[in-house]
Amino acid sequence: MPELPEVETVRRTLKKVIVNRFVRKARVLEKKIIHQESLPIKSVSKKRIVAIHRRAKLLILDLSGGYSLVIHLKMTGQLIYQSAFGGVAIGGHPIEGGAVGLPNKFTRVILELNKGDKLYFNDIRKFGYFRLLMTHKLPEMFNRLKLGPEPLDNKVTFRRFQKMLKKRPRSQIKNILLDQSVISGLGNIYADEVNYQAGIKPTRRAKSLKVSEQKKIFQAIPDILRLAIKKRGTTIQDYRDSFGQPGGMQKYLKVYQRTGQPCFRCGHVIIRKKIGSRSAHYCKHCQK
DNA sequence: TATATTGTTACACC
DNA sequence: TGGTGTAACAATAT
Repeated sequence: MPELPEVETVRRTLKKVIVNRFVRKARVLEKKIIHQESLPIKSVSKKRIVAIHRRAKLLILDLSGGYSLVIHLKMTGQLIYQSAFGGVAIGGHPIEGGAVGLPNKFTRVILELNKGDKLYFNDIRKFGYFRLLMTHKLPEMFNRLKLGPEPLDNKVTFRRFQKMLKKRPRSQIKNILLDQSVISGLGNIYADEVNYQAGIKPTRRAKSLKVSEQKKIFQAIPDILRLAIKKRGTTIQDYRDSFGQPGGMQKYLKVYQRTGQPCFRCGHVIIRKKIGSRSAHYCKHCQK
């Protein structure tokens, strides 16, 4: 499930191979992947990929001519790069099992690059999207999506975080962490991990948090996200980086999807509870 | 075949 | 009014 660290990993792996490349054309195999408000996708033809950015869970390919291609992977999207000479390569070394077998039945869009290289967008659920727009319209789009500040930009000050908590005193902390307008980029996995590291129950109401507890949560957010990026993201089922490789963060998860297993800290069983129709995982003993 | 899955949004309620 | 929680929705695998 691509959250901020997974999208960032895709960005980093993709950056090495597609920046300064030319797009020959986009081949759309599933029309609904192209966002309703997208400019005609054929406009990507003959454009150069100038840069690749990330904003929250969005990937943004800046193209020549003032265009930007915005890609959201949602739950099951993948962006896999394949070089023309077969497999996938980093520094000339093919990776075993890289982009083998592509396209497959889940391939929705193929970006054909020059020299015969390809970028495959695969998505089992078809929830992801491509949206082409003019680069100068990006800020407007971010606004409309109500994206809060980036948690790793040092722009989210503790003051600001406190303000957000004050604004919704009765909300459970987990719901606040998942709210993209508060801090953008956290999803279900890392919201649970943040609460565990902070030692806070996901059900705690914002106004019940002592300042010391607020600080623990505030610090855990970048801590967890940085670790996850370092481990190249979490692969539960579908997530792959753009070389087709799974992430390594799942080995370091303390609570997510560990229902019924012992807490690493105290040995009590990790429990699962629905919060806002999402499953939250936590240790009843360690998290107060 | 019913269920679980999650990011996002719509909506009902207090 | 606006904060809050819940459900619906997308589509598929199991």
